Amino acid sequence: MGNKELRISPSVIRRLPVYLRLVQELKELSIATISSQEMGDRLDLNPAQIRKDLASFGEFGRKGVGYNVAYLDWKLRQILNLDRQINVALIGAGHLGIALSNYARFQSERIKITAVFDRDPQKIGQKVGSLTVADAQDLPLYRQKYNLQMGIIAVPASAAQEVCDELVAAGIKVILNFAPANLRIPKGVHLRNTDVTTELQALAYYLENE
Amino acid sequence: MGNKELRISPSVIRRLPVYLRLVQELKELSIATISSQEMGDRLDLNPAQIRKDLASFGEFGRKGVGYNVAYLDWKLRQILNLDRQINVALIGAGHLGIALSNYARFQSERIKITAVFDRDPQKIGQKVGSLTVADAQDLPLYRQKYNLQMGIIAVPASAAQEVCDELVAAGIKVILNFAPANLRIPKGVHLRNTDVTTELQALAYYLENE
DNA sequence: TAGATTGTTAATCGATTAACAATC
DNA sequence: TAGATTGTTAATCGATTAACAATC
Repeated sequence: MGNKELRISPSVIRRLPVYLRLVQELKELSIATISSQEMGDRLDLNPAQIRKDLASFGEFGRKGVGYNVAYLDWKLRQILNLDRQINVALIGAGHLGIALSNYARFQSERIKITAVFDRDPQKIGQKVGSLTVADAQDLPLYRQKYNLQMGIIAVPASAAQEVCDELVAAGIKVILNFAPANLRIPKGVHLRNTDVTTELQALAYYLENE
Repeated sequence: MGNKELRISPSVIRRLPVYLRLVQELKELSIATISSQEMGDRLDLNPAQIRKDLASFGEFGRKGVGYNVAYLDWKLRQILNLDRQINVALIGAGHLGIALSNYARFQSERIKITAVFDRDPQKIGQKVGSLTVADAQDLPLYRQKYNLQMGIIAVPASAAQEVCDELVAAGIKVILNFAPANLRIPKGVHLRNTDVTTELQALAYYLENE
């Protein structure tokens, strides 16, 4: 691509996969064209926001007509780097790790968990789907060999910072963390946290308190 | 509690569990008092934001001193309704569901997965940890019997809307959805989506594109 | 007391939404 | 063409941060 346009805000980026998902549904319904109005209706978003989000990546709607679904699909994948395979390192072969490797595999073919690591000698050598659990120490080796570009941390909170540091040291700059821990990362690394406990605790606020 | 204070914004609510997590760590370190400055350092947040967040729930810092860790712990739990047991219905006994029931159980004792449901006759009757998978049809029954207050949707996207409707029909108003689907909910229901695929796709944007 | 830190107001920053000219 | 819908500017709304008086 080359010129990364004027720093797009994370809020915008996080909506793009949602648009992409809708586009898949539209394709299945053989809908060829869609307006921001209709997209907004389906996603419960403001149409102006959708237009603005998309327009940050160039003009690709047709005035009076709307967006071409096939092109939108192509464009969104291009923006999100989903036009090529992305190799993911999964660290942690516990219940969560195994579920993730199953789950993620199904969903999106271009993002592939290519290697699974653990530190527990009991787990190293075991099979997780078609992958063999490797020693977390060998991360840098695998990093190169398999061109690992993303990391998923699925270890207990107590080990998360160490694993994170190892990922960064191995040159992985994009990390999804499932451990309930406040991880420290250097500049230039992208970290996203997603933790069930935190989500549930926040949701608990909305319970009717009798 | 009674008077829910002047509508607190979701951004504030979502930070509270993070504060709570820090407070647990402080307790383990036998730290009795902490300033917003120190909290901000540890969490990489602006101290003013932390003070403002906490102040929305009353004055409980001491000027010139900071916050009492034990009281902060108590107060945060009270705000988040974590001062009593919360019974959670888990719908979907696949890999993800099983991982969640294992995972969540560990983390936080007051939020308990109390019942697991599925629609697949193969799965109904099977054990998930100490729980027996029930028929999703019987949700309303269990809802009453076990005072289920929250729902977790861990079914495939194709079934998610139906399950969501069933949860709502059974009177469950707080839902955490793991399926990659844009669910429709009526007013008064709180839904939070957390979907690995969406997260990974958004993160993919930040890969260096060579 | 003097130093530290809260609670809160005001200032800033960023994100969402409304409005509309351009144009398909 | 007339109606529809984009792309974009301006207006609004909300969230974050700075600053500081109050006070422990």
